[in-house]
Amino acid sequence: MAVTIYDVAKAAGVGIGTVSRVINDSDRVSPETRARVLAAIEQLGYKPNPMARNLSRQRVRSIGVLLSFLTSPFQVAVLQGIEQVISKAGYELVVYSIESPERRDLVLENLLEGLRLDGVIAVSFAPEEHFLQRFRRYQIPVVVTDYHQEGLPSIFVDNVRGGRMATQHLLELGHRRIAYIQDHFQRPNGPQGNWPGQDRRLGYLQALEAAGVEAEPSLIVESQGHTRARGAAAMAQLLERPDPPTAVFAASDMLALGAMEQIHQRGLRVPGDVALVGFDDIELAAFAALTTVRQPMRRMGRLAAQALVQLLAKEPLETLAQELPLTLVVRESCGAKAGLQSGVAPSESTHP
Amino acid sequence: MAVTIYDVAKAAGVGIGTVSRVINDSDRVSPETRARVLAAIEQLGYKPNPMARNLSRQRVRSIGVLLSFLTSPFQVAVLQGIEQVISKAGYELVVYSIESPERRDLVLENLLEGLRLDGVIAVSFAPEEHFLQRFRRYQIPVVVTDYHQEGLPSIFVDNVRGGRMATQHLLELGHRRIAYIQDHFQRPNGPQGNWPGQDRRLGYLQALEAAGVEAEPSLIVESQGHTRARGAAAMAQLLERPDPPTAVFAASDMLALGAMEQIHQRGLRVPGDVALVGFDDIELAAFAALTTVRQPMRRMGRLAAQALVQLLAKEPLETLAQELPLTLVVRESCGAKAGLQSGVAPSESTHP
DNA sequence: AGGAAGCATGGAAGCGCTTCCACTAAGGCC
DNA sequence: GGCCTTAGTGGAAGCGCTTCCATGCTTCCT
Repeated sequence: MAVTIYDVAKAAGVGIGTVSRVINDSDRVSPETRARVLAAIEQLGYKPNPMARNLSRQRVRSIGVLLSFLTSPFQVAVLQGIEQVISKAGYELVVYSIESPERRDLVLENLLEGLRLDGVIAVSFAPEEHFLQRFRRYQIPVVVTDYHQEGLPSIFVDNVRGGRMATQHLLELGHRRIAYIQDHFQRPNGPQGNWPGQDRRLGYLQALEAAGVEAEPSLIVESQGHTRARGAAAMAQLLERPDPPTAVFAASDMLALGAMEQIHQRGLRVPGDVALVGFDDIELAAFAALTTVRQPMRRMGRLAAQALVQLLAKEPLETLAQELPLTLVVRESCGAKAGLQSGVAPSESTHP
Repeated sequence: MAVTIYDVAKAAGVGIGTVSRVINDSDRVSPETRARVLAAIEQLGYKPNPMARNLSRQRVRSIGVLLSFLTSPFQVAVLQGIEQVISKAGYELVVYSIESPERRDLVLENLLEGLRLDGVIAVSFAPEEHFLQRFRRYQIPVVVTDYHQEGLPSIFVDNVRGGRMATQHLLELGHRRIAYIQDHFQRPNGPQGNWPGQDRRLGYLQALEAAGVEAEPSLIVESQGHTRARGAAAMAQLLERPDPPTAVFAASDMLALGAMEQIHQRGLRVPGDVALVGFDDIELAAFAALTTVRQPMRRMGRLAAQALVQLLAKEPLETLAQELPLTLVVRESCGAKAGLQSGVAPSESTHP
């Protein structure tokens, strides 16, 4: 039915080994033979069967990305960056969407069983040590984004610093009662390490301390996941206090936008009644005139993919850990700019 | 190194054929033998090698989704729906992101050459006939979403009706000068058929005619792609006219949001100066209080995936074409609701 | 009782490639 | 001139599975 390597070999009057050498453009084939084989390939319209190649080589030329797709524009942006590089490097991109932390281990398990991947990129988390060990045993490189894990190639930002930047900015604007809306860590039984939200909180606390403002624990609200609804709920909780905060720093833009919605819903104004700073700089942030700490999301994805491609080519990495810069993007929601007191306002139409 | 079917056969004291029958839980294995084999599998920790299975079966258990990922929240929502079903059915999801229409054919070409896919879902376009023929020859089913193509399993909405709904709504609110911001079709040389934006335009024209309002061609503005920047540019063009429209219907929410931004930027108000209706009901729409025509995006993805899974199981489809309902979601941007005159306003925190 | 039919099973063949080893011929060296 | 390299090549073996055919044993008819 389909043209095989044998057909090509016969047509070119050579052995299959030679054909194989030509299509893998390896060494040691004389120019004349190569030309003959290429002609036969062309003429027959031969395409090597990838499944057979995979079985023979024990590799599949596809890489997997693990993320919780459904929730966060941040992750989608990272994915875009990954895609750009991966497809150019000739790999397939297999997406594993993980809705719940319980499913995470299931997916990793399947993935290890299946062995259908050459490499893995984990977004916003690091697999647990026993998984990493198994990946290592199978020689499947793992790269982590938005998470810093010692000993693992990771692309990340300094979330502590980011938290400080946001909080400092609000402090400089005169705020003293600053709340923090934090995400809840996704893994119930795992190590309660430094996930981004936790680090941002640390930065928040550091900034308060540096300014001589005593942190009030009850001004830190946890919300499960980065959705608008969660942000709104957290904000509601804060606004129902007898002494609501005058400013809020949220662990992500989605949470901040939910908070903004809630503030408006109660007839209050941003930044007039409550100043707001988010994190990420997703596209919506510009639209909503949200002041935020920008992460280079796409770049994160690109760098992660590049690192993985390098590892797959057996090239060593210059640095295991790559830290990317953060930028405070001042828009209207924090009140730093004179003028507009409403939530929506003119905003850049370019989005780097 | 790894445990193979031979090891299991030896351990269980049976032939490899029997082991194969057990793991594919096919018929005709006696309960005792099956138990013995399962015990051996368990004990050795045997996992069938997917690459070998693929080669032998000539299938790969993965399906591809073609979309232009980078641009549209609509497509990401559809993808989410697809993912839900696909992963449950035990397939891998391979994402092909297509930035430009030129790359589309390239990707299809590679995909056909590679034969590494069992099925394909195309989002917001249909492959050209010659591609479809080749897919048919290789027995790779193709399902299309957000696009209606005769003879192809398609999940879609009635975009003409959607365009009518949006325009009628604005007409009922008293508007007579209603502009339409349309997307530009993505394929330069292909058939300039009825892509969604074109159908919505048709509905727009029908509604105008039904209301006895003469359509003004110059009030239809084309913009390349569904981005905020494009929407803003189109809106700028409309606002610079001596006789700007009092209402705008945009072919997507992203275009509408860009338009909204532009309106605000010029110190004008929504809906006071310009009423706005979008299309899709992406998450941002609720946030921005944008009146819009809701498409069941996730459901679209789910149904497409279900259809594909059915086809892969050789089950016939009840219907080739599935039309999903549209809903007009009235928020503040059209001016139908009293109260708020600003762009941002309270909005639902649930998003179906 | 004898034959037909059905069930459970073993294992060879085959999927289409890569890889490695063996082989030839040609050149280089002393 | 004889021996050692080395470049170029052919093709068997092997990757780990599915599938199909052959085989032996039951069971069930007539």
